[in-house]
Amino acid sequence: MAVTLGDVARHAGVSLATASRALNGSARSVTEELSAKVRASADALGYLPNAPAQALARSSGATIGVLLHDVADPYFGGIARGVGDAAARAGLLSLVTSTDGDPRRELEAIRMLHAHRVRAIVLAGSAYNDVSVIQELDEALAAYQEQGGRVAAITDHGPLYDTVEVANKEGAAALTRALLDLGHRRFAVITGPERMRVAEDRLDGVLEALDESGLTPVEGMLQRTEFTREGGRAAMARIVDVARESGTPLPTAVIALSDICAAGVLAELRARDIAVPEEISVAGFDDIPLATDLAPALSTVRLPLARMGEFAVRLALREGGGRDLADNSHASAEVVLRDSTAAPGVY
Amino acid sequence: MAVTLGDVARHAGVSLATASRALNGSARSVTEELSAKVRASADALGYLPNAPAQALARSSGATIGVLLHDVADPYFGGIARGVGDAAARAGLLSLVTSTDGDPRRELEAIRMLHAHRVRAIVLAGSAYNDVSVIQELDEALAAYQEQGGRVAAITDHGPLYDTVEVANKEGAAALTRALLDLGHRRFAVITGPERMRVAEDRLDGVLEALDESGLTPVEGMLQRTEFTREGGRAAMARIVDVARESGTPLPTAVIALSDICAAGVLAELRARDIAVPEEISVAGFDDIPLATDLAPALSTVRLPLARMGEFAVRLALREGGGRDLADNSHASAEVVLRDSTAAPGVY
DNA sequence: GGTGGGTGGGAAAGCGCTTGCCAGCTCCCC
DNA sequence: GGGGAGCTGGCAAGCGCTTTCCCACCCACC
Repeated sequence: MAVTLGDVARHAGVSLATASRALNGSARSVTEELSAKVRASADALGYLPNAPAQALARSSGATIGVLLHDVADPYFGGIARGVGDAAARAGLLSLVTSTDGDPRRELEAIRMLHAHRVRAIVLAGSAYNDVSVIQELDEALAAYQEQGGRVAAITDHGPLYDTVEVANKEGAAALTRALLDLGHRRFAVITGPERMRVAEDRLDGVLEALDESGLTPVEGMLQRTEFTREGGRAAMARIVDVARESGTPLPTAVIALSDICAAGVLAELRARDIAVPEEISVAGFDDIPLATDLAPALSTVRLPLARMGEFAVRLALREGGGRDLADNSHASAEVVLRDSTAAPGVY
Repeated sequence: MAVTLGDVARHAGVSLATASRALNGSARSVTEELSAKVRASADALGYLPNAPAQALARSSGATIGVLLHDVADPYFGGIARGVGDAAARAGLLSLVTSTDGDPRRELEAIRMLHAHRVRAIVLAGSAYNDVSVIQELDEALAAYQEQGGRVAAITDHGPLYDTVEVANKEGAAALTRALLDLGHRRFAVITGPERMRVAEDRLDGVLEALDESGLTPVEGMLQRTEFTREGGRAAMARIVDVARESGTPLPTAVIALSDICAAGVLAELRARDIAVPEEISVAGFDDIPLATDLAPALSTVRLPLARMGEFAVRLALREGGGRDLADNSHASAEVVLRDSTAAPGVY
């Protein structure tokens, strides 16, 4: 029913082999004359290669897999876009799987991507700190790699994979220092679940910077939650409640380690009539597109989301594939101060 | 190198055919005894089916393609998420292509998805009003359908495809009426490019509702722009400039037919020190997750983005595949009034 | 006890493509 | 002018799976 390479070959009066080489072949060359004839036949017939067949014959598909928590989340959406663009540039399509960070679904997703013989898997935020599954994940990925698959991680997922190093820790530290410079001394920090490596890295950065100034977050001023709006809102509520119950003053600065979280924080503070930044400064992380449109415009740390995705693909697809650590890409993080932060007590 | 079905068959002491039937086969049955043996061997060996090979043999892949403008855009991200979830439930993976609404890239994407023999293509916002390419797109999709492909569209893309009917027009009309009810009479409307069907539908709804009240947008008060933040900002700037130059009063209500656009509108108004909603009410469309966190919280029309994606998949995958119009799904739109709108002149 | 029908296993023919290998040709150099 | 060297075409063997036949077998029934 569909037009096959065979049809094209017959129409052009050449062999199947020649047709194949003319249209996709790389190693061997075909005279321009024949090649042109084949190409002409191909589009006269409206030939469309059969990707699965090619994948089978070459034993490597024309796709790239992306593993992430949720495409609808701006952070991951940005990465997915970058991966998709880079893939398209390489003539590949991208397979996107949203796992909500559920380890079992991640494992499942890796297996499916492997089954589809994707050329590379990009890991963007997986449950890589969850010891209960990390081994299974590693095994699944190892099996994939053994069969020629490439995997690139965005943010550290261990030394086994090429990784796009994201300056999460540095960025968080810089952000914290910026707040310290403004004069803040009472901090609250809202981070993500322990199983998320990114969250841990960012938290480390914050703690380190605080430590440099001889500070440690007081009991209750360090909250762990999911990186969601609701998570941020609830965490902020807890922070205020803890402070009020214990009679301690509110923090003057709240650092939410994800912009989405920070949006929840802002919402909660608004609901409680606590002025930002007058009473409390709030900062996020990621600089998602709408960060600047929040009320007030959110101070945050800018990450080049799409480029991170592109880097990952480039890393995974690069020639040779020798895992040369020097090749790891770096994504820098830049502090962006907007209206949600100010010096404490200036009002 | 990889474990093949043949290996499993040998290990289980059965034929290739039996192994295939035990693991995936449908038509023919295999005795439970053998079947169990095969399954045991399969996971003893860590067998992972080769999807491309299966796709080739069955001449239909285990993937679904999604065509959209930009995964990083919250509107499309939500849809992509829904498609991905529904696909996963059906044991499929989803191939996502961001085309930025460029007709040529859409055509290219359709061809690639076809080449990959995706089981269905979900059209979410394509250049379907652009006559210069609509024919080519239709041809490409027709070719795909002829070979057994299914296509489902989110929002009307013509009668040739199953479609998830989105109440764009009705929602826009309802939103407009809500503003009329508040007392607004001077409107400005910011819509998307003509080639976008959604934009046209929404605009129709607005105009129809205005017409019911005997209103028509004045010259310059109807702006067309891309559905982006910057597009919205620029359009709002033009609206203010036009009004000032012509000495007409500013509109009391601005309807931006996409939330992202509305974010730009709010930013521009803020920059010009025009108070929302005191001086101008602003409304968006889509109810993207962060709409409620904008400043002020955005009034908008809620669309069940993820469910729209799921519907599309269900439509495309349903049994038989008879294109029964009665089967078309409907996605309702609900007006959500928040702080960005108020009665005119109450301040 | 013979025959017809039903059932489950296996051999083998593809699915559409890539690619290793061989054959034929041209070209060049001694 | 003869003989490699170097190209370019074509043949055919897969890639890993599904599926059509065919066959062996078992049961039931006359």
